[in-house]
Amino acid sequence: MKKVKRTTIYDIADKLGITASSVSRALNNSSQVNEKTKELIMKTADELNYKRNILASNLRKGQSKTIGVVVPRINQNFFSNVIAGIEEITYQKGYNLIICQSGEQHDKEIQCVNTLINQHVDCIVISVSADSYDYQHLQNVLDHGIQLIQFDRVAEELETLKVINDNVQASFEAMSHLIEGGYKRIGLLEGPQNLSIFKQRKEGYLKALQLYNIPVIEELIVENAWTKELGAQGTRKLLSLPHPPDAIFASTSDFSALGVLDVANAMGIKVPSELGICGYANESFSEITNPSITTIDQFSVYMGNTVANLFFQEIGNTDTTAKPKTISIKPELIIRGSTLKNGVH
Amino acid sequence: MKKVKRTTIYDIADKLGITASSVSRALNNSSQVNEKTKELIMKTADELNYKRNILASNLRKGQSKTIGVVVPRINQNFFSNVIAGIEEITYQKGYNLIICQSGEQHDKEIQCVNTLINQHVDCIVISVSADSYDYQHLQNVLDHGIQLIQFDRVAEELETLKVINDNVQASFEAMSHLIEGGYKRIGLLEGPQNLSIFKQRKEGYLKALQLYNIPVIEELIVENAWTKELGAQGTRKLLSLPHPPDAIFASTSDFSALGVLDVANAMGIKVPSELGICGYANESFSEITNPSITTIDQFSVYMGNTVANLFFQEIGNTDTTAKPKTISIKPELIIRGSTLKNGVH
DNA sequence: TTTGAAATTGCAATCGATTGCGTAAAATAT
DNA sequence: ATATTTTACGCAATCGATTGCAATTTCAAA
Repeated sequence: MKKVKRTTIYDIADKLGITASSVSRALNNSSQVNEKTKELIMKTADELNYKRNILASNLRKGQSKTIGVVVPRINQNFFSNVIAGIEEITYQKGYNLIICQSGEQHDKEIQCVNTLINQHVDCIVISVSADSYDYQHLQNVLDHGIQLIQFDRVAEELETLKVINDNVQASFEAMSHLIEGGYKRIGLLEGPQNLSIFKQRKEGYLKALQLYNIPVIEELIVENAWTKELGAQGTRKLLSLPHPPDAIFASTSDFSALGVLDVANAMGIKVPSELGICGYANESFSEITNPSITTIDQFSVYMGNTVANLFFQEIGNTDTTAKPKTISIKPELIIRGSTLKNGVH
Repeated sequence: MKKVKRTTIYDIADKLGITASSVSRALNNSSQVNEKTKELIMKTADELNYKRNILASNLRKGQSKTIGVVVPRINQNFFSNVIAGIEEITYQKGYNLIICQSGEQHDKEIQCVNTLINQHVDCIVISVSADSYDYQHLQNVLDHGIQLIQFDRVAEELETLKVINDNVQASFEAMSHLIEGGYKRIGLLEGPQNLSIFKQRKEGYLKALQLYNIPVIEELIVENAWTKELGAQGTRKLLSLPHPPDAIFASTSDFSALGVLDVANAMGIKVPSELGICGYANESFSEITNPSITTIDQFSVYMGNTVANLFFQEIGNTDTTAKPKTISIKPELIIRGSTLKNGVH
């Protein structure tokens, strides 16, 4: 790679026998510079293949026009969709995105956040990792005067902008659908309860049981079943109970639901007639399993859009007394074959 | 958002009654500064919650420690995996990733590339969009002395670093598998031939036919069938031929293969006994269809790792006479139910 | 105690773009 | 033709960190 000296505004200025100030102003389309010289400068800039050095510009202006995003994994459907949604909006506004993955590890999450603070990003967007136990690093972001937006998996105690799904409601609707469909004994595969989203989904589960006057049976609730394997494992446990459930709500993910389906198939248990299954997240595969899996769509790309729009909205907001907003997106229950006990739709 | 004055090396220097030079050196762990003062500086930096301003640092050093990535879509399995793979490596080295999506549009791709040049990124990693017709913008990257690495979908005529899959070989193996499994009349769903990857996959198809002395039948080859819908459409056409194929190689993607499967199911054609199906890309769903779909794994995360490692390897390379490297990753055929005509494995 | 080398620290320029302030030139008014 | 207002441009400081070179201090050897 040959080292190339890149052209600066000084090069342009020298060539035209003027000052860098004028060049800068011209390039920023300031009204302070004569139209004719402006054209001349533009033309020369083009000829010399000039590209503004954003580092210098941003240093001077004290901004970075950059947004940092921290997610557990980039290559997880939900997150890559949210990122795509953020990028759509930020790109138009000339903002850049720096992406980091925490790998679900608290330590790496802290590192990522610190890196982004170092970068002087204008905003940090984060969905916290599963094993996060404290939020000092997020407080730190605020202390640096950097905008912080949490989405989906949020630390509720922190007063920041938030974009979330209404997990309680979605979970409640899924359960109502199961109950009204004729399922009477519904098991729950739940996720790590330190994450509020999983707590809320459990809340919806309990709320539905209560409303329909169904007793809560502790042994039907399996903790920490949020991968395909753990879902399968939990299902085996549930189905070998003396009095097994006739439906399982895999509240953690469709992957978990897939584990349920696998085990049911392996044990010769018919879905949906003998066992109903409901997942969460509307992963692309949930549509093509056999039977297809009832699940909950989170509008992930839209969620990303919302996050970005929220940032741009707040950017001009100087009202320091305003309470940080929380935007809640209502997820949608997608009813499919795996919960149609009586074949109806 | 309150405006916070961030602490700089001058604040630290003032507090300790020394110069910013020493502070800078201490923070960079230079041997030029006394151990005791170094400790003192570190401590004070910590107390004042100092975070280095990377903008200033990079401006001075003439680098950005940033890599730009341009892909058609972030939220597409293959690409998000590659990005995850790149991030894994770059993160460790203290490099940041700026992500852009071209949305498969040539114009937006050009915009993205220019944005990244403006950002003075140290390297641009790109997989070109499907409707790219010329590569002036990529040449432009090289002219700016910025390292350019192409992956997967590459413009072959450009002399840059490349990381690709051996598509010909993979395609050839898939075809060999089909032929040896007893399929005799194999259709091809092909992608846009302006992308070399699709050209290569067709090449592998033709090579296999030739080797096994099977005539090439033009009507069995369907152009531009690279989504689920287009795949389904192509399949309908193929299966309604007077003499339809007994296997279809959806060389574009598993999505396309899924379209094939759907149509076959709808028409009551049994897979794999009456119709063999082979996809491409090993999407997660290909494992859970019924039957599961034989496909080709591209080792996408590993591909990302390779791209990043290649960059760091080249970074120190001052040999200007060296030809740009091309690294080819051998994909793997994953044999599943959809091609097991005789039930064997 | 003197001398010289080594270890520390300071000075000042630099990276490239932006911007407040001042001044010369041009345009308008008197 | 002179006074006054605009317009256009230059000067120089600034953003924060880095670094070559000079200056000072420290310490050991003579």
